[in-house]
Amino acid sequence: MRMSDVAAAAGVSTATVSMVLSGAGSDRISPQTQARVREAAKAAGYAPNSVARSLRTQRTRTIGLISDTIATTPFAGRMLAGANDVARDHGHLVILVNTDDDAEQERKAILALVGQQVDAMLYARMWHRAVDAPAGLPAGTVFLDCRPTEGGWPAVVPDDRQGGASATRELVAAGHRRIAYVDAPNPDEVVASELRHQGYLEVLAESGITPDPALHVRAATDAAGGRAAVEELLDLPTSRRPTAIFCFNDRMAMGAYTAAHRRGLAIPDDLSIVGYDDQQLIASELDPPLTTVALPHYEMGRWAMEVALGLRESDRDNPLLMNCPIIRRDSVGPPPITAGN
Amino acid sequence: MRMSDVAAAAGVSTATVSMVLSGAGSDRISPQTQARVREAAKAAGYAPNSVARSLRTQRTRTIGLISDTIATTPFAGRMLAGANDVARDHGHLVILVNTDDDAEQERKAILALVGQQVDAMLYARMWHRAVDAPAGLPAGTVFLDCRPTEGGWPAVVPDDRQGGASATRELVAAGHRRIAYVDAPNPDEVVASELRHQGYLEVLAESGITPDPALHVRAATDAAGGRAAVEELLDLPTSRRPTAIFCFNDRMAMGAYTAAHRRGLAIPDDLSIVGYDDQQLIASELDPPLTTVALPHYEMGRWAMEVALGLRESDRDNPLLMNCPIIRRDSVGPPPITAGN
DNA sequence: ATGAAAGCGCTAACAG
DNA sequence: CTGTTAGCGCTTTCAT
Repeated sequence: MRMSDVAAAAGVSTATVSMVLSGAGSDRISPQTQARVREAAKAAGYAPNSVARSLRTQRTRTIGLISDTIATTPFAGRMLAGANDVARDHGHLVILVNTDDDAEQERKAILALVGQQVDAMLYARMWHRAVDAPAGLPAGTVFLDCRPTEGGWPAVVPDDRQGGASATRELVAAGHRRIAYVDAPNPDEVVASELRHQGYLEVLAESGITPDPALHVRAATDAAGGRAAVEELLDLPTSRRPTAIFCFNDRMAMGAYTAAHRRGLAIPDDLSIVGYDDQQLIASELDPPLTTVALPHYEMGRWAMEVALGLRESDRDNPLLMNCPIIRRDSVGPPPITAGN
Repeated sequence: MRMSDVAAAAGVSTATVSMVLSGAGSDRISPQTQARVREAAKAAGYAPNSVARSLRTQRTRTIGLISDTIATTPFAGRMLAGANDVARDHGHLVILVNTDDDAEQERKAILALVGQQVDAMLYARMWHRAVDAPAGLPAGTVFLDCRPTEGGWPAVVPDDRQGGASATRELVAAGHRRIAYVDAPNPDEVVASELRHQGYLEVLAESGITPDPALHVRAATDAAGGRAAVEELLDLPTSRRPTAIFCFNDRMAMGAYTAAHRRGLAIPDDLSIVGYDDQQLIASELDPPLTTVALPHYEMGRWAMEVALGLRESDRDNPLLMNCPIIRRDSVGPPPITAGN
């Protein structure tokens, strides 16, 4: 079923069919002819061959999306969804490639996507971090949830400093002054860790609270890590014990809940907790539901695709910092009156 | 940078370049010429244009994947990963389209993918269910995590009956006889609900346990639903109260934990719990880690892609039932001795 | 208002 | 062993 078949059926040339169906220049074709063509096309169930069209027009209406482990984390989906929604609304398809964080696979993926003549490319990582731009990336490739070490590329990352500040401010506003930060283990790899810490310190400073180094602890970023870290914190003498805890992520917060329960501490009456990530199926399902900071994955995905499609300008030397909104639920309250502050 | 450029640089025809680079018929080309061509190609940084190649060969080495909400659920990723891995290993790219479960979007997606001349198509749903095959799907489309109401299509779904049986058997084996099934609300929409229930009843029957209707309850499939249902169950008079609970999913199991803790019941000492889904970031992070039944998403994704690529035969009238393995963690133990059974 | 014709970049017979 | 040639199905001037 080719265009020439439709043309024959309608008794016109392929040029006419092309103009009618693509809409371009269809104002030059008489209404009667247009109707005839459309009818013939519909009757034949004709669908244009985009490969042929792409070869001719040099545009595929296709966007390549390279990611390290998009499929593995629940977050991934939101970024993908944002990118996909924008692409769809503008008549583009996305070709997704997963590299499993393997350099060789990444190289091949870039080659394959370039060979496919994708109109633009998105380079996504699942965790906010700095990356060296891989060789062969087409100019204009948009970095998603990672910042290229050298400038010159559009990029979008979460504003983790602001997020850390928001979380801490939420606790300060509730009246807390002994606020712990249960951090991720390795600040080098995890950009987010350092930035959130900065936000935390900033708010303490602006609130006239002297940071207590004992309240900044590091642990594995899972529930077990969070639990262990919080148990240590709760072992501190009463005067130094925190009344509120800001956790690097929701899984650690989940562990914090367990630690509190083991001590018979009620949340938020005895201990306030704020998480990070607003991880679906965790944050809202905890008891009580967790106040946390959301990572704007969907929005970042949208933004990146908008830039890729040329719908939006970008600063190629400074990654866009996307706001991380605080999601208020029920794990924050005033400090217990027994706490001597 | 086209093939003719490479040909000119190497002093040969495009036919020769094509043969050398594609490997096909390269045994007819002298080693010297081959070397010259490869060198010229590498020097020029030549990458073949797959659009032109596809137009000529009528194969795009591209697979369309339509899904309702692949991006939204954490499960999705695993299916995608399985499909993607197989595609990659066989030199294919996957074009992903999300329809948000909207019929109109679905129609357009199918059209777009067909227009792109994808070599094969996967039709995925995020929850195991029966679906009417949408119009326009190319013959041979593989159904993933859903079964077409009319036969004639290859399909793969989780073996939920076996999963329900495995969960129940795990509890029976631990010595329980009063085993509740905390089910999803609507058996019509959720195929899995009915199948797991069947598996549950089967194992009770084969174990000589008379099902107590009071122990089969339904609730919303989130933590709040699970918690409410389990609280009711625990309100039963001691003689009828369950010593073990099989939950429709891990989120409900999370609610079951909360209900148990509220009563001061320890898991698994006072109450055993089995979930379903093996949901990352929940099942393993609960305290104690949850024994649950895993949904074989990754395997289903692989299987579907293998069938799509013609690497594997399939029965087009009976969906493949993929095994749901039980994942043993620490939420199952023998019934408490105080229980009068 | 419509048609003819020239490719887009590649592959695959078929010649030589 | 290598080159010539004829398209794949579409879009787009340029004629008419």
